[in-house]
Parts: sequence; C-alpha cells; structure tokens
Amino acid sequence: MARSSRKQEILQAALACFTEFGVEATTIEMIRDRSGASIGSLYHHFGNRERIIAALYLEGIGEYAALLEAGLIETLDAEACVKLFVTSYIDWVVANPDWARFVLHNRGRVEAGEMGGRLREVNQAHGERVAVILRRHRESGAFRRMPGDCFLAVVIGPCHDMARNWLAGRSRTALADCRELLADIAWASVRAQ
Amino acid sequence: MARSSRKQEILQAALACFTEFGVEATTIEMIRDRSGASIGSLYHHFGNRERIIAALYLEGIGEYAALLEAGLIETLDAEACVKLFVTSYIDWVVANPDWARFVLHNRGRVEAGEMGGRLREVNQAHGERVAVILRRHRESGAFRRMPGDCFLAVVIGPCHDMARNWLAGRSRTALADCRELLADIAWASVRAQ
DNA sequence: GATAATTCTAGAAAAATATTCTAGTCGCCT
DNA sequence: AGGCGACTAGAATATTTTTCTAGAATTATC
Repeated sequence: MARSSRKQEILQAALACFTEFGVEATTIEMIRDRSGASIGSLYHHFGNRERIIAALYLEGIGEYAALLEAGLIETLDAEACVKLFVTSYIDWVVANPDWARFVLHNRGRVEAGEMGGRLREVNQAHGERVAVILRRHRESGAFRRMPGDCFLAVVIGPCHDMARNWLAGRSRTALADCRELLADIAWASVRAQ
Repeated sequence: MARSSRKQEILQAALACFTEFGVEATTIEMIRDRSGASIGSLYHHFGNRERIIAALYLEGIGEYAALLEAGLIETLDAEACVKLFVTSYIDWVVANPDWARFVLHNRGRVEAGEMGGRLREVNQAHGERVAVILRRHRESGAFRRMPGDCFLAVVIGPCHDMARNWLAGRSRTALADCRELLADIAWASVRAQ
C-alpha cells in the first residue's frame, strides 16, 4: 500500500486535464504525461478510460454526501436541516471548484456508462439515509405537502444551476454571496404555510 | 436544398444512438449505419464528431428558447411570466424527452469544445432578450430583490433537477404532475413579500 | 533473510476509431 | 448539352485506445 499514491496521482492528473481541456479532448496520453505514470500502470489501476472518469466522479459525490450527512445527523431543527443542504453544497463547491465542475457536467456520462449501476447504488443508499433523517420532520408536519421527488429538486435545484453558472464564469454574483439567500428561499419553498 | 434531409437524418440517427448507448459510446460508424449516410456525407455536413453533438445541442436549446420567448412577449403579468418559465420548460421536456436528456447532460461538453463560443453567444443573446422582458416587472417592484443571476437559478433550477431525475427514471412522480406545484413555488420564491 | 506470491510498472504491438482525401454522382442553371 | 456546386462514396491515413508480455518492486510466508 506504500505506493497507492500512484492511483491518486493519476486521478489528480486526469482532473487537471479535464479542467484544462475538457473531458472529450483529453487523451490517455495526456493523463500519462501529466501523471508521470506509464500506459501499463494506468490500465492496471483503472482498466479503461471510462473508469478513470467514473472513479473521479464517485469520489467527488462521495465527499459531498459525507459532508452533508455528517452535518445532518447533528441537526435537529427542520429549518436548519433544509438550509444545511444549501450551505454545505455551496461550501463544498467553493472549496473544490474543479471537482464540482467535473461532477456537475459528467453525471450523464457516468450514468450511461458501465459504472452506471454502481453510481445508482451509491446514490440510492445516500438518498435513503437522507430520507430517514428527513422523515421525522415531514411526519411532524414541518414541510409543505409535496412529492418526495420534488422536495429535493426544490431545495438544491437552484444551487445546482447557480453553481453551474458561477463555475462557468457566467455569473456576475459570487456563489458564496448567495449562500444565505438561497438557503432562505429553499426553506421558504418547502416549509408548511 | 432538395436533399437537406440527409443532414437531418444524420442528426436524428445521432440522437437515437446517444440515447441508446450514451454519447461516449457511440461511434461515427454507428451513426453512419443508423442514418444510412456515408462517412463522406457525414463529414461533409458536420466536419467532425463534436460538431454533430454541438448541432444537436444548439437545435435543442434553440427550440425551447423560441417557445419560451414566444410565450413571454404576449404575457403581461409578472406572475404569469414567471410561471411560464416553468410550464414551457416542463412541456418541452415532456414532449421531447430524448432531446431534453441530451441537452441536460451535454452542456459542459459543448461549452468546453470548439463550439463553446458559439453557444455562449446564442445563450447571451437569448438571455438579454429575456432580461428586457423581465426588466419592466423588476422595476415595478413585482419581484423580491435579488441578484439577476439568482433569479433565473431559483425559477428554473428545480425544474432542471426534477427533469433530470424524471428522464433518468429516478422519479416516482411524473414530471407533468409537478407542473403547477413547481410553477407556484417558483412564483412564491421570487415575488415581492 | 531467502523465496514465493502478488502488485505494480513499462512500453511495444494490436485493435478500434476518427478524419482526410480523391473520385466521383446528382440536380440544377444557362 | 454541358458546366457548376452541393453532395455522396469508401479507401487510405492518422489518431487514440486497449491488450499483451516481460520484468521490477513490494509484501507475505516459512
């Protein structure tokens, strides 16, 4: 395990290439160059190009999901819970812009590929843990009645869009400056009237 | 111009392949097979693989943008305007699921590629026309004060997320059933208190 | 601490894929 | 008719991904 850093070096190099040139345009050769690994090493660790992308993606969403869940389990108040979705998402994006951009733009790719099943499993497990935490508040009548599918979309949908725009340099407003506003709106949108 | 349908046939075939196998996994060969065109014809019309993707993307967002703008110019009421963003988006997605899925998952790819400049132009032009229409309502105090970047994210962000989930088969609730709810929430989120 | 097993690295060779290029065909205009 | 531009065809070429064989480094076992 002493040299498992090779694997990590490859992932870092891949992310750097993806950020600089786009996923489409970066070749195995470029990742090999930047990471210093050999073709053999690369294929030993990942098997193919797609699995490099998937590994990066899964690591990214895993990190955010862990952050969110860690916060949620020690948050008792419904309002604070909802706002935590927003703030922990924004904090993570601001702290990891390259990773966030990659994750925001490559869900479809990973989902459609051979690791799609794996991704759905991970997402579903995370979704269920979150649902358990939220159930209490829902049952106590803290939330406006709406389908569960809508709930999450309403809470973090605006953050996703805002983050996408900000990361692309399309936004004049800094993402961090919307933290409180978006959290307020999320809560206002889902709380019982 | 009699046989400009070839170009359209290629685009249709490409979209079908992308939907079935994912963008990554579909090869020029597969598009050639399904469209019945030759390699030469394919490259005559598009120049390279990426431009096929970009053409499909630009046509997709163009169609939705036209739909939205057509509705907006004959809508005088601020509330109806905001709700129109939501309903015309959902209607378009429900009517063109494959196209919508493709557009939702490939913005990053097109943006990062050689047609990125073109895409930004188109988006900016559309954004400005929409901004002109909304300015009147904003200035009359119909909306809650917030940065312009947040406004759009709040209004359609939830729809984007909900549509993405529904198109991926992850949603138990039909997208069409959320039409009114999402429109209500969008309006409640941005109207003056 | 020798030796076997395993993991990892290397890069050349092969396979798959994208793109270019040359030679046309087709429909239309005059 | 015959010339012109848009279009089609598919072989040839270039690029990129993936496989494969060999060997180095590390770890486990006795």
